[in-house]
Amino acid sequence: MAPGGAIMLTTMSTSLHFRAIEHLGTRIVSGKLPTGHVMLAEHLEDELKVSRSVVREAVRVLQSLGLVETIKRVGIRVLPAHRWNPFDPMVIRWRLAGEGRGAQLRSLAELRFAVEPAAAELAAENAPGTLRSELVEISLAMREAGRAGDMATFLELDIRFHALVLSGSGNEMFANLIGQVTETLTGRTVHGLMPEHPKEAALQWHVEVAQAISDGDGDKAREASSSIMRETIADLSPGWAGQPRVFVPVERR
Amino acid sequence: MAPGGAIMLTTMSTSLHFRAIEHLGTRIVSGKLPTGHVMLAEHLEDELKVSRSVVREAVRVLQSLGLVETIKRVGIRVLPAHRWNPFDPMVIRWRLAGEGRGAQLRSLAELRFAVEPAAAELAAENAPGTLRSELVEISLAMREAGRAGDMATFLELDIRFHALVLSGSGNEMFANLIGQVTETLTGRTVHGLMPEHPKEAALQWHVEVAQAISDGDGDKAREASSSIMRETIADLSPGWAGQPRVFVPVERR
DNA sequence: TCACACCAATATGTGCAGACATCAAAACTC
DNA sequence: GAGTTTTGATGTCTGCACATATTGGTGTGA
Repeated sequence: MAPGGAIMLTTMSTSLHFRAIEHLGTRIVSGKLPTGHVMLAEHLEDELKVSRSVVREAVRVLQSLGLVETIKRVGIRVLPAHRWNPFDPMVIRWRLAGEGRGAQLRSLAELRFAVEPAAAELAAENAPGTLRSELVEISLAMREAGRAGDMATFLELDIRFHALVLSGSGNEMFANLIGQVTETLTGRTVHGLMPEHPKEAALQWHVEVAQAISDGDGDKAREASSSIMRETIADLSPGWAGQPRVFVPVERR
Repeated sequence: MAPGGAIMLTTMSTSLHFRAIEHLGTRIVSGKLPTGHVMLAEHLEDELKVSRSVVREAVRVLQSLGLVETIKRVGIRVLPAHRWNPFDPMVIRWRLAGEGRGAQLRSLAELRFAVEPAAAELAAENAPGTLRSELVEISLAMREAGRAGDMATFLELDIRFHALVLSGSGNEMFANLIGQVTETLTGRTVHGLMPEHPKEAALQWHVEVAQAISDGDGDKAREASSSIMRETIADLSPGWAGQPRVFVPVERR
């Protein structure tokens, strides 16, 4: 679905087409339908109790995500995981829901670690004025809420803080990661990975990032953001300890 | 399409469904069909001279990319650009082909600048042994080809070098950027943005990255990779000078 | 007269069923 | 073993019924 799968999910949940995508997508990503497995459209009609058009439209979407390919006279074949589009919101959601959860969280965290400092640097150079000042306000409010131990408010501000940094970069690919970052932050709190009070240093780094962006100091913004990321990774990494890494083949040209 | 749109493009170019996606996708991304523009499925049938099933399957795919939404009793509405999935290979390809080329190149370059050093660091920690040694070999061959001014060989090796670094990270999201990086590198050569001989320093940085990865020295690998990226950005940035930045709105929760 | 609530008409997407076209795997012929 | 035919699955087209949101009209009360 469009960036923001959760919203779509509610508005489209009545559509048979969408349900077919979910059904097949989750089963493929979870590994229940292994690589190379071949299905017949007719068989899917029976299984899902829907008509051919619904199955076909769903298969077409999955095809565009790289999850399956259709071959005449053969059927619908499940593609290997390295062919899936790892940036697609639906694929990410399905991986988070099943086996691949740990590996997916690690991938997202590493991506975020790479991107957020870069986004902070760009925001310092490009962000509109209103965004800069809101960022400073939020960072101060975060510090206050953090010290007070008001974790609900803290989470809300934290989410908005990181969203603003990503948005303020003026890079739409960075901004597109807002959803995943939001999920990470909420997940961390929901799963009880946050301490009673956030570390004072972390609070200070947020203020630093905001101030540096506000001052247009790209280097400082990047550095402070890196510090936050290091801390975040340290908090989260136990969640994916021991997950095997997958090395996608580099085909020779 | 699956990661690797170019391949799909050739294998599927006969399909009406695929042509419909391309037709609509390019026109939406290029701005010829502006945000909010409403189309009727029936009208698209006439325009493309195809049947409903083809149109519907195409619209479903575009919907999953966030390019359009379908509303009962209204039609098919074009969504604003900030709803498009900026990581989708098709969207990227369409943007590169039209108006948004400059902005798209900048986005990709910034993403690459953020990701490649991180990938190099991870590769130093995780890459399999064979990959490490191949990387060293390639970096040395690159230096040789570069000094000899054999730019064809250099480009080929350069592509494989960066692909191996991304793949060696063991992060499938990083690895998925191989296609875009390849396109950037080829484009830079094809469009005559490369000097007669690559700079000696750049050649040396590549060797350094490979050696550091081979030695498992993550910090050094990251630093050397950053140097390459700074150089690369400096070479390419004139290509998108003056492109306006788009700040995607952060919706309040 | 105006404002509002309600209801019916209607256009459009959604889903279904069946037909024929196309193409590649598999079986068959020589 | 090479070439040909058969076969079976996807690809495409079409007609139809249903669900639903917009639209406009209708009625009621202020």
